[in-house]
Amino acid sequence: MKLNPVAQQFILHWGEMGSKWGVNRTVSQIHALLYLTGDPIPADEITETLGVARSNVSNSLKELQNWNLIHVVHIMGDRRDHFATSGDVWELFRTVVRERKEREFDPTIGVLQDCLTSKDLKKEDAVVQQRIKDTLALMVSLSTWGDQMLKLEPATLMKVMKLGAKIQSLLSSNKG
Amino acid sequence: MKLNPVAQQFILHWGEMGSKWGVNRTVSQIHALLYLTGDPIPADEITETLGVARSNVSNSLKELQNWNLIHVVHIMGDRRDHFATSGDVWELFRTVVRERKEREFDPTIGVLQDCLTSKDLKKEDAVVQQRIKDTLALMVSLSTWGDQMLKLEPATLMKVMKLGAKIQSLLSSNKG
DNA sequence: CAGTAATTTCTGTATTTACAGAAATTTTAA
DNA sequence: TTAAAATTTCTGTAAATACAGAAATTACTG
Repeated sequence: MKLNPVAQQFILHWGEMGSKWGVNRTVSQIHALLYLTGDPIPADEITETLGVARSNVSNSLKELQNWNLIHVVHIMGDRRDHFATSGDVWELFRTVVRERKEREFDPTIGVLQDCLTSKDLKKEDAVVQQRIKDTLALMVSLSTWGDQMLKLEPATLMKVMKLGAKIQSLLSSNKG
Repeated sequence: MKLNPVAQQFILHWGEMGSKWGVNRTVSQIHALLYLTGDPIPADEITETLGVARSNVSNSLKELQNWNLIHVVHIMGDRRDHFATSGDVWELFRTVVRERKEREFDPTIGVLQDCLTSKDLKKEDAVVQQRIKDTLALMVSLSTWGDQMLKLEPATLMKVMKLGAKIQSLLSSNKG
């Protein structure tokens, strides 16, 4: 597959962006490629389009499947696996948020809870104790809120965001 | 400084957490240390408490200052710089969000805009064009919303989050 | 304006991560 | 049930990153 310059720019940038957020560059690039073209693509074609090793593509595709970001598609008369991702950018966004929350956020909440219930947390560490509590409270708030937001339909979520800071004015009339 | 086991656990976990999100481990650990103890600490003491090289601490402290997460404090009768961070976990959270948005999010929006205005974006790439548009729209929405949320007082932001999905019911009565 | 404390920058090494290519395995179709 | 295709796993290398220790610089004190 020949990529036009714009597609290239998008894919390369996405790869760099991924790196800054702890996602492997090739993984990001492959996902960008699948998202951008929309067509299910076999591994070989990804390999030559991005110019990386076949094994690298294989591992990255597995990683993307573990993240629930891509799925296998079969094409009639072609025995190769083809890979595709959702064309709904909101769905993709929500998937990434959900996965990262489960893998990285929730376990941290667990650690903080362990910290607070630990017998080692003596009375002499009042500041330490308080700050761990505060941190836990923040993360629990974010987690709960995140779960609720993830349940909303993309369209509803959009409306919520559009409402933005105007929500402030609604707050005064909402007790609780 | 001798760290009790709980503080150690917190700091070590924070370091690992940072790594997964693209933040250097030592940088995360130093910030966790400063946050947890609450006292301004000189570089030397950070060095021996965490068991890393002095130069590493120096560079990490500079990095944390670039992120507006720590500041220098002077102690009477001591010529060394002492370093401290906010004890308000919400303020810290907001700082991180603001910085990452500016450094990584906003530039991506710029790239996407470049993509869309590029002459290379021929008419034959209808899907590519549409998907870049969708991506840009999502990121602009998030960016605008983020700016608004960052303007709110921590206490207000808390209320907004507590409201959570109940905001849905308020939406129907809010036209726009 | 020495002399020392404090800090930063530089340089090389170690560790980690990413990745290519080979080998092995699995799958598919005749 | 065998040959080819497709895919994965393994192994070693390359690249990137993190980091220690030395050297250089800056800031402070008498």
